[in-house]
Amino acid sequence: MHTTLYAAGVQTGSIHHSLRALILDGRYPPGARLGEVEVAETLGVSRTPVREAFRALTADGLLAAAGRGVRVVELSAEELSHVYRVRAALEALTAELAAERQRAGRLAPAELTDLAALADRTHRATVERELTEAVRLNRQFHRRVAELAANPVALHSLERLWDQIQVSTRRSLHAPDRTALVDDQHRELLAAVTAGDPAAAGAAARRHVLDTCAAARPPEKE
Amino acid sequence: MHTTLYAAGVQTGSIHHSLRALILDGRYPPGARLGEVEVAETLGVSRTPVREAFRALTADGLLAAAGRGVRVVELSAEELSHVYRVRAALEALTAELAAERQRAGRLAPAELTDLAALADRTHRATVERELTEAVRLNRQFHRRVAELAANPVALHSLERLWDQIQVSTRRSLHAPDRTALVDDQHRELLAAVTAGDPAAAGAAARRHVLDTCAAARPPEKE
DNA sequence: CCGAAGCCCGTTGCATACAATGCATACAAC
DNA sequence: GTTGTATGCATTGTATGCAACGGGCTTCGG
Repeated sequence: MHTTLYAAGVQTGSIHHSLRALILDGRYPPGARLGEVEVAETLGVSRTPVREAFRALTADGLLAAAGRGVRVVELSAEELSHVYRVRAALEALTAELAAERQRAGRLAPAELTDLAALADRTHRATVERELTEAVRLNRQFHRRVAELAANPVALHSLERLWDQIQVSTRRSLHAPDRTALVDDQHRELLAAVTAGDPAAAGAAARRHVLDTCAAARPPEKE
Repeated sequence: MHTTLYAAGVQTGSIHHSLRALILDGRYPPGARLGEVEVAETLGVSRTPVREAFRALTADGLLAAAGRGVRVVELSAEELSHVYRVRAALEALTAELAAERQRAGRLAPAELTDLAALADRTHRATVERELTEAVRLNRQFHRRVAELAANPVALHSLERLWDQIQVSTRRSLHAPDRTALVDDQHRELLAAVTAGDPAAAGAAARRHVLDTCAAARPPEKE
């Protein structure tokens, strides 16, 4: 059955990615319970690769075991702030490393130009209220910094955290008055990296992330 | 078959843990190729839960996809140093957070006593050349600090990194003259946390981890 | 003797069949 | 009316069968 007449062999990874994309897009919202058969039919495969994807995504922190079966992870405000703290530490690290590499002359000028362009495009998309695109570009800006740090371990850890944050903050997006501040902080980080100043870059990154964390939960009292 | 006459139902997680333990114990050394049937027979289950464990452990960073099938992750010296840098950033964070909590009076005295006892036992085991026990206690000391930070996200990220390091440094253990230095650095960290001094605690943790990284590859030239 | 091509076997990947568990609902007793 | 229990259903967990891919060995040709 399943119309799949054995084109097979190259699914096990793609199921993982497809499902991850579905979750990040909000197609499966936080807290949603995922059934194996349902997902299997949606993706047109059998339950086996779906189960494997569930395990992988659970280890990735996007799904959580919920008694029988799994649900999309749903972080409380407190848990989210824990994620942000770790993210701040890691982005401070990548910013420092990127600045060090710049100071050592190991960054091509084109890489910094790209980063600046990314900051521009992020700002523009935000001003024009293209939310989805703005989120995508913002994440890409941060990812680019991590790539400049040339530390795959840090990059991978950050991808995990960004994923979790993206899932859990989908609905609480963007106090509008933060637009200018965010852009300023991006510029500040960019400038510190360009100047090859690790301490300044790390501090800028940490501050930016922690500000974002504070902004992510305005209606919380505790 | 499989003699398992359906005691079943509670395996899927335990396979993951059993296999992880086997890898951490060095039963499957770095670079070793893992066959599904072989592991399945070893653990007395069918291939299905083993496959799921493979996926989960791959996401955990303990296994790596190798064309067809998986192998135990084998980090180069350079990759290992990337892991150590991230670990240093994260342990600096947890040390800071633990010290902050101490300053805020949120740590019970017993918790610090426990930590001190752990440092003692680690030192003693090292001096007496009980390698396995020393490694275990050392890890527990670091884990305890992370637990005092009360940030589950940081703790989880660190567990991943510790796992990877433990697998990849099994054979290059312990320059003997570092014993005293390690103990000193543990004491220094403990003192800074006890004093409720986040900056000092963070700095001590970072230095300790980076020193350990430097010691982990003495015969490397590049 | 060496190299290349072809075949065979082992192993993985996916699908499906089957067993068991937990939940919900309905019924009965108090 | 409420509570306890039993039964049926839906869904997960596990095992196994089947097809394809790949590596290794053999063999044939140069």
